[in-house]
Amino acid sequence: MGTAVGGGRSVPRYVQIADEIVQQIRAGVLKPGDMVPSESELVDRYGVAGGTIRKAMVEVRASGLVETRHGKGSLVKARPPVRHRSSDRFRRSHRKGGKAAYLAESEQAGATAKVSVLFIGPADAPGDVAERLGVDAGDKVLARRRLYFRNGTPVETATSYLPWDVVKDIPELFSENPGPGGIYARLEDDGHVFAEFVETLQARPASKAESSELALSPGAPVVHLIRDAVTEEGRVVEVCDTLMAADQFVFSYRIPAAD
Amino acid sequence: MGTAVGGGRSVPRYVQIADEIVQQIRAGVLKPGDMVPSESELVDRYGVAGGTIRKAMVEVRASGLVETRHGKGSLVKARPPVRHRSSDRFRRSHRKGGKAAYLAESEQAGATAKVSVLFIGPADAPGDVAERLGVDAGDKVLARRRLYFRNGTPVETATSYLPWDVVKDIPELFSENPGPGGIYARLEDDGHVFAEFVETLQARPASKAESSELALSPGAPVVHLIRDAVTEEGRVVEVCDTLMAADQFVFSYRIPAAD
DNA sequence: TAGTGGTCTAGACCACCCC
DNA sequence: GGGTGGTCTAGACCACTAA
Repeated sequence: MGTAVGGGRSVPRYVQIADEIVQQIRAGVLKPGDMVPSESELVDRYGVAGGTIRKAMVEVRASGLVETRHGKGSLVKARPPVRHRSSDRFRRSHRKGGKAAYLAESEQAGATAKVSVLFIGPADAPGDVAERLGVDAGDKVLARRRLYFRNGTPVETATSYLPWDVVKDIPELFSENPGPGGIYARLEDDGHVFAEFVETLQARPASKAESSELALSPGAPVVHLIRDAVTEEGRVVEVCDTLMAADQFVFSYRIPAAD
Repeated sequence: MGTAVGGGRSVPRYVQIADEIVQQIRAGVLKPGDMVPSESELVDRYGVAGGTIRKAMVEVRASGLVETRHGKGSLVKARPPVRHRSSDRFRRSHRKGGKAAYLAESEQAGATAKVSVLFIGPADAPGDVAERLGVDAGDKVLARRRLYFRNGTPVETATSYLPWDVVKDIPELFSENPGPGGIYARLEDDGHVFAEFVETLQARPASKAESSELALSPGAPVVHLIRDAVTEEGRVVEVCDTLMAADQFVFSYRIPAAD
């Protein structure tokens, strides 16, 4: 049983240890791809109890520099170049180039990107989505749900909702690959000219289900982004509901200095 | 010493307990303002060891529904109405109304707002800020650091950096209250007409220091926002570095559908 | 099968808060 | 002083992973 030295120090031992490990990573003593010493080895090295090392490793994980897997150990992550998600990516000139926004951005960053389509088909509009689309809750809409990978790991899930009367005559929207420029190009081909996009973001800790879908440590932050695509007639013809691993993205927006 | 029942259950006991407590809050059994039962009481109620309750409470805190203070206990938080931080708040017409952006938004939301100025004065430009301002790292700039409160709790720290040659002839910028419309109005009065603002956001877990400054549970997500204020001459005359409690804000941006 | 992380116990001491 | 949360111990058992 513990002789309990007590927690009297101003800065707790487990924080000190966590900081030391994080510093070793930042300083390059532990390089990406290296394994962090096992917990029992750290117990010996620091001369503390297992629980203390355990708490320290929780802190280290929270720094996002390390990935822990159960029977294996903790791996120093290759600092993934974050994807810069700029508001400029909706420019028509990017679409005319034939690429969807995500592909252009990924190539720019020199990363391997993959999209896996999880579902395309009719669905009942969820309440908040229906409100944004200006239809009744439960009305039939087209849902397009997909999972984005980056360098092999899932980083983002996205579901687009489109009113049925908008999509029913555009067969490409029911296809996994809607063609050059993506679904926005098809919508503009069909006469739905966009005036603006409105993005709403909120960051919060991932739920258990979300953290497993995005392969995150439980409680790691995610960004919930909802985008309304508004046409020149003022109609919202698409709502895109997106969940992203927060450590994988930087968002940037240009705001004109309007009167 | 423990007879160690072991952690064999598929869903750990501490998660079960945490979920139960969270459900009690969501269902209104525990109302805002109530105290969560003390840890020792929970130990008796659930018949588990203190450490298990402790881990459960860490989970509960991560939900953001509860605020724990050392010698007191855990208080069920009044679900604060989030502040909607819209990109429209930089419109000149809002400034002409005489109010700074944050005040207008807070009043709109019916919340009490307070700003505490922590520092105004010359400072050496940090590297990344210097780069954005187009000056050398370490050059003298004006720093304005402030802490924003909402209903009595700190929700945001912000530091503005302005090049010295821009501010040296605008005495109001050295004052705690720069007058109607805030510092942007003073800058435009002085001939620095804004063309656009560029905001860059990233969400991540709070560090220990940050979580104490913003009265957050350690590891709760924060949003790091950096804004460049760009004039019509293309010069960045202000960089504002902001750290926000993620659960207190929703961000929204309008993106014109440009060519 | 050996090693690793994950869960749990029972008990100690400390620091903070309020009466 | 009595209660509350925060840190720490020493040891047990379990689940996952890889040789």
